[in-house]
Parts: sequence; structure tokens; C-alpha cells
Amino acid sequence: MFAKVIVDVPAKQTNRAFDYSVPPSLQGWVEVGSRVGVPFGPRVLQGFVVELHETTTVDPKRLKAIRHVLDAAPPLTEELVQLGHWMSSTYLCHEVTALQAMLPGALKAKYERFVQASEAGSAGRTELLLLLPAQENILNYLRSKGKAKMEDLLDAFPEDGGLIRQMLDEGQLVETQGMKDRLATKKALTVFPPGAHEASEAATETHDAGTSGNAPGLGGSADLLAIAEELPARSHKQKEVLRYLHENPRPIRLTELMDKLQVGAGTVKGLADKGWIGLREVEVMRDPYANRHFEETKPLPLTPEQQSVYDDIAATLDSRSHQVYLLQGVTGSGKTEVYLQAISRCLEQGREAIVLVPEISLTPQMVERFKGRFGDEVAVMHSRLSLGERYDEWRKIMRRQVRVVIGARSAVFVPFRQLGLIIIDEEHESSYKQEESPKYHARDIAAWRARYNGAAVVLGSATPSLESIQKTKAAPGGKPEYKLLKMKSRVAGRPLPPVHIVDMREELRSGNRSMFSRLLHRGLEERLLKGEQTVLLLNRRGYATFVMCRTCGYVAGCPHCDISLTYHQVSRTLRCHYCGYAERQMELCPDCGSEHIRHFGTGTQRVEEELVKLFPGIRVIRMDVDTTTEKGSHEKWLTMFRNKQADVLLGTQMVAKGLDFPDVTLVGVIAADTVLNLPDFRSAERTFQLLTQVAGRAGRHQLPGEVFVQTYTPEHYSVITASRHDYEGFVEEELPHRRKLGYPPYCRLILITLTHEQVPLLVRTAEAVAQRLRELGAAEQENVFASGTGEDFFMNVLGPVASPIPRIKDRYRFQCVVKYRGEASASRIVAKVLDEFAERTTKDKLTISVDVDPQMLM
DNA sequence: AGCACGCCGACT
DNA sequence: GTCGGCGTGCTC
Repeated sequence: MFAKVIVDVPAKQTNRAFDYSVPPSLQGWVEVGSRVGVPFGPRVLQGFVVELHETTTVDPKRLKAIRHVLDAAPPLTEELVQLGHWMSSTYLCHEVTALQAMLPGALKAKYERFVQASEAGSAGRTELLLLLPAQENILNYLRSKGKAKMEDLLDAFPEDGGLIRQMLDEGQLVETQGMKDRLATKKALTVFPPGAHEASEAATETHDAGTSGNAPGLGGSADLLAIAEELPARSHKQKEVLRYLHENPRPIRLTELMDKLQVGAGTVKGLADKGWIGLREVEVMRDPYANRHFEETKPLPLTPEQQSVYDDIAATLDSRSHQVYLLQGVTGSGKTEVYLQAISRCLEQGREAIVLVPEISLTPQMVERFKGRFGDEVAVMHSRLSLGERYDEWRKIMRRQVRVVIGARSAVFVPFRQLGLIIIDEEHESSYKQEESPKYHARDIAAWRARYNGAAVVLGSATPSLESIQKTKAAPGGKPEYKLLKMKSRVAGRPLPPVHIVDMREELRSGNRSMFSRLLHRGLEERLLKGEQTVLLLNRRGYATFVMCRTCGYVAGCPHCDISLTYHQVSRTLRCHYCGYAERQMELCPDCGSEHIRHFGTGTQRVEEELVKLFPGIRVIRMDVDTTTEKGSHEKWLTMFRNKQADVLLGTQMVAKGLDFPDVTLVGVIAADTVLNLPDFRSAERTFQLLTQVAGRAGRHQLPGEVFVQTYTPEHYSVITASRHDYEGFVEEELPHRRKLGYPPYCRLILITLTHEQVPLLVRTAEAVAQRLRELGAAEQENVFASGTGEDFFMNVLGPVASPIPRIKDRYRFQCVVKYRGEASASRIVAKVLDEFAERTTKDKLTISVDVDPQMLM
């Protein structure tokens, strides 16, 4: 038996499957999707089995054998292996990177090398040789430590790297290498009464070539009661333990036993020492929601609108066919209840469901609703869980203990085998696009998996992305790719709150230089008097505080990146968001020596300061990256706000999404249009979406709400249509712009970014790349034309131009944008060009990165 | 990514 | 004349 294995080396030259033989001892353990340890060159690496064959084309003499299988069951399904292959060609990433992205971080291999003084070396002929003092030192160091990590040794003897290599060659030192998962499974001391068998926790067992698994056998069953009788009277605690274990002859966590019987650890350990009971470390599951109670929720009666949407989805589920729905429902139209009932239907069919929500709205409230409906059938996956917690949630899926997963972007990869439904809530959110390699979009992955499994996808949003809405329209000569479902009315029947646009230029003209307009100021005042709450949103993207000299105009910039530094109040430092560079806030302008140097822009910190100044005694909760990094802090602030321990919730985007507080009657947007000025063809769309969403936050319950949107461009259609809650109106305005400029949804984009330390070489290469892309694009165009398939192919290359941030970490950046249409894949052409340039890029230490369907042209 | 093999400058 | 710089190429 032979296996094709993708090895854990994300590099161009190793981005293919390598052949290995499967040794007899591992027959049956190696499957497609197995994670294995394989010898690769001089070391043993992790790899993924992507194919199994009876024969191989590789010369048997060159074949090596798989060393270990790292898991009891393959962590990847056949489906995911195929998906990985598709991802690597679609997103132009290395195949391992794609496969790795599907697994919890805990399963990413950690490689360690150890060095040890060799036994033979110290006893044998080396004693006859003259040892250099440095050699003596190294040997002594290793003898005192026994076995040292290679990196520690090199740290201890930074000068002697060559010598160490030599000693390894001569056999004075021996090297061993290890390959571990990122983390150990959590272990807990567990008490075993005699005869009680260990629960099978095989998920992380390693099966090595050459050794057969040994089952832990447990010995005879001494009568605990009899032992208890013979104990001296003063050992009543020990007797108690024995009696308990006699009555409950199953393994129990030591901590639980101690808790139950109010005995100390020593008592139990004493019994274990005498051999009457077993006490061992056993793997346990972490459950982040262990101590939480979830109120069971019953399905709610559906409104006619909800019912018809549900019926449509249910019909697709029943027929087990593949269909993508775009569910456009205004905020408060009850999309979640539709999701829940569709999932129920899916589960009834014995199939599984994935629910994706933007990271930011994966709030306890959301989790509660799903846990409340489906109880233990739900696993939750998001980045706020620890590595271990996420791993355990994933293992629940592997063991078929859950059938519903709710999670952020990466949950789209969970290894379900009977996938019936994928729901993507707030489908327009940019967080569904991964910004690092593999730069996938969860929406694409969902569509792929749905096609593979004959499953349904529901994309839900009040403000669908233009790409999605476009796909609901009939393509020329075919039926629409997505089916559009609409929910126009709010369940509670409460109207959407009035939205007032405040022209900040007018404010300035009237002499109001504050960041709060008079209307918003009055609104805040009223809320404080009435004891109602306010949400203030600061659209901070591109609006960080920078430091400028008012005398000469000097702006503090990062010495390594072409971007202004951001002022951080807490540490009184200036920091670069791209490379982490930091320096102390300056007192005087370094250019002209003026004292009039201060920070500009409106950070949340400044808004908070201003609020406190204007409304003494006001209680403000500020939520931004600075206050929400700590685990659970998010939840803490929101709970505080819900309990009315604050008057104002002030924050960035994260306060706009999915929050629902009964006493919020005022929503203020400090500066609506900061995003409009970014080099982003989606800026109008983003502005519209954000404003619409935040407007939906006010007055969701009994109290009516109102919304103030402060802006410097009140005439912009994104602001106007958002204030009217008019999605169709926005789309009507925006689409012609996109068409005119040739942007999505009228074409697709590939962003190619090149970086190098020096501009001339960078520009030369970038131009050569663009040139080559144009050549191949033109050739393809001719091909398509000549073949007469009538396919709508088109490809246009823009650039190269300097990137919006022209330098990061001392590397200059240039970019080309490929606009294309049609199935004759432009990504294939890009891949070809990249391949042609591969040699030059490694030689010149130039990097080229590719982003298919970029969110922004940065 | 590592690591080895291989061809040109400053040293015993 | 050698030690060692890192350029080039390979890993089943």
C-alpha cells in the first residue's frame, strides 16, 4: 500500500504530494485524511495523506515509509482533502496551508530538536583526543542537563554553532527530534476503583510503526468494603472514600471526589499508595460553557413571512438538493428563528448543520439561543476560546457528539460527514474573508461544501453584499445562482427608528467645534435625565489618532512603514499598527521645536474624555481593541451595560453588531463618513451597511428610539439611503458606479502585491509581471474568441502602482490588480505567471502575494 | 522551510 | 594552499 502525502513545508517546491509506503504495522491506520509523521530529507515532518494506492510510479528504492499515524481517526474527511486541493488552486496557496486551516490550531505540529552527549563518545576514544575548552564546556553543559533543546544549546554557546555541528558529525553529540502537537490534552487526576475501566479516549493516541497498541488492562477487584472494615477506626475518612467507591464503582475525578466527600487529597492518595484504588492522569474535555445554564427555548410560531421562507428552505432540505439562498431580512425580522427551525428540520433528517456568525457578534446571547434550542448537540467555536477549548469543541465533532456548530469563519471547515445546512448570518461582513493565507472566503467554502454534500446554504443579511444580490438576478441564459428570499416586516411590529442626518460642516459654521453636534448633545442630555441609555459609535477605521505639529505640519510617522503613528493614551506612546514600532510621545516637535504638537483625530479615548468633560459624572463603557483584549472582557462590558451600570456604550464597529439592549433609545454615530475616504471601492457599501446596522440598535423594545448620524458628506447616497433604511435605493445608486468603474459584482478581482527592500528592482519586476499577465490574458481572450464558445471572458490588468501603504516593515510595496470575468480562469493565468517568476523571486528576495477577491485593494 | 553540495575571498 | 561565505537544488 502506498500513500500520497502533503508535507508540512509551505514552499513552492514542496507544494505537491510525495509518495510513501505504508508499513504493514500501519495498514488499516493510514487513511485518506490521516495526519502522519513522515521522514522528509533529514527530518521527520507532519503530513496529510491525500491519496491511497495499491501501486506507485516512484522507484521503490527511493520510497520511504510512513513512521507514525498521529491520530486514532483521520482528522480530515475525504471531502476536506478535496476541498484543500480546490482551495490551493483557487486561492493560490500551498496545499498544506489550506489543510492546516481546517484543523484546530492545537494540531499544528511543533518541531523540536534535542541534543545529548553520546554515551559512546564519553566512554570511548574521545578521551584520547584533546578536547578544546569549548568542547569541554558543551559536554559539561549537556551532561548536567541530560538532554537539551538544540535552541537552548545554541543560546548558551552562540559562538559555537559550527563546533556543535562538527561534534554531531563526529558522534560526540547525538541529536533526536520530536514532533508534538501544540498542546497537551488536559489531564485530570482520576480515581479508579478496582475493576473500573478507563473510558476510551483514543482521539490523540499515536500509532507508531513497529509497535502494536497495548490496551490498559486492569487487575482484580479487591473488595473495598472488606478493606474498609479492616482499617483502624481513626481512618474514618478513608473508610468513607472506600465505601463511596464501593457503591459507585466507576472512575471519578479526584477533585470531584474530594468535593463530594469533603476529604483531602492526601486521604485518597494514601489509599492509592496502598494499591487499593487506582489514581491516574486521564484526559478530560474542557467545556467553556460547563457551568452555564441554558434556558430551554421552544420553537416560536412563525409569522406568515417567516413561514414561507422556512417552507422553501425545508423543501430543499427534504429533497437533499443543493441550493444557495440569500435571505434578505430587515433587522428584527426574526431571521434567527428561521435559522433555528431550519436546523431542527435538518437534524430530523439525521444531517448536520453549521452556523457562521461574524466573530464580533458571537456573543453569549447568540450562543445562548442555540444552546437553549439544541442543548448538548451544539459546539461553539470562536477565537476567544483557548487553544485547548477550541480543540475540545472540535473533538466533540470528531466523535459525533454534536451535530450543530456555531462559530466564526473557520467553523465552515468542521469535519461533519452528513452536512445538510450551512447558515451564514450577516453574510456581507468582511470578517468572513480571511486576511492571511489561505485567503479564503467562508461564503465560497460554504457553497463548495454544499455542492459536495447536496446541502442548503442560507446567507442572511439586512444589507446583502452586492456580489450576493447580483447572484440572485438571472444570469444571461440561465437561472440565478442564488435564490432570493425576503422578510420585510419586523416581528414585534415596532417601526424602524427615525434617523437624523446631522451636517457637521453646518455645526462648524455655527461655531460648534466640539465632536458632538448640538442635536446629539441635547439627545445625550435627555437620556441622562430620563435614565435611558445611549450607544455611541465611532467608525475608527482609518481614523486613528495621529500626532501633528500645528506650527510646521510635521506628522509623526513610522520609520519602517509609510504610515502615521497612532497615539496611545495609556502608555503615552506612539505606535505603528503595522509593525508594532513604538516610541514615547514627544513634547516638542522634532522638526521645528514647537510646543504645539498634539494628537489629532477622534479615537474612542478622546470621545470618552470629551464626554466626561461635557457631562460630569457620566458613566461610560468604552469598548475598543484596548479594552477588550482580555478574555471575557467583551462579555463583562456588555453585561455591565445591560445591567445599566453605565449610561453610554462607546465603541468601534463592535458595538454596532447584533447587540440588543432594551433601554437603549439613542444611537449616535460620531463620524459616519470616515470610511468613505479610504482607497476602497466598497467604501460606500461599508458605510451603508454600518449605518443601517447601527440604526437598527435603537428602540428595539418598548421604548421608541432615535438615531443621529453626524457626517461631513450628508448628501452622499450611502448616508441618505441608510437613513431611510432603503437597501434597494442604495443598490440602485451603487451598481451603476460599480459598472462604470468595472468593479465587483461586474467583474472579479485579484490583487497581486510585490514587496522588496529596494524600489528600482521592485518596480522593474512588478512591470514585468504586469506585462506577462497582459500577454497571457490577451492570448486567453483570443483562445476563447476562436473557440467560439461564446464565453464571456475578459481580463484587464491595472498597474503596477505603489500600494496604498507604500512601505511596511522597511519593505516597499507595489501592486497590480487583475479584473476579470468568465470561467476561463484568471487565477490559472496568475498562477502560471507566478510560477514563471518563482526563480527570480527567491533569487532577489522579492515576495509576491496574491489575494483572490480581496476585500480592499490594500 | 532546512540542509547539503558547490564554487570564489581572507587567513594558518 | 584551506576555511567558509551563501547561491542552487532537493526532499518520496
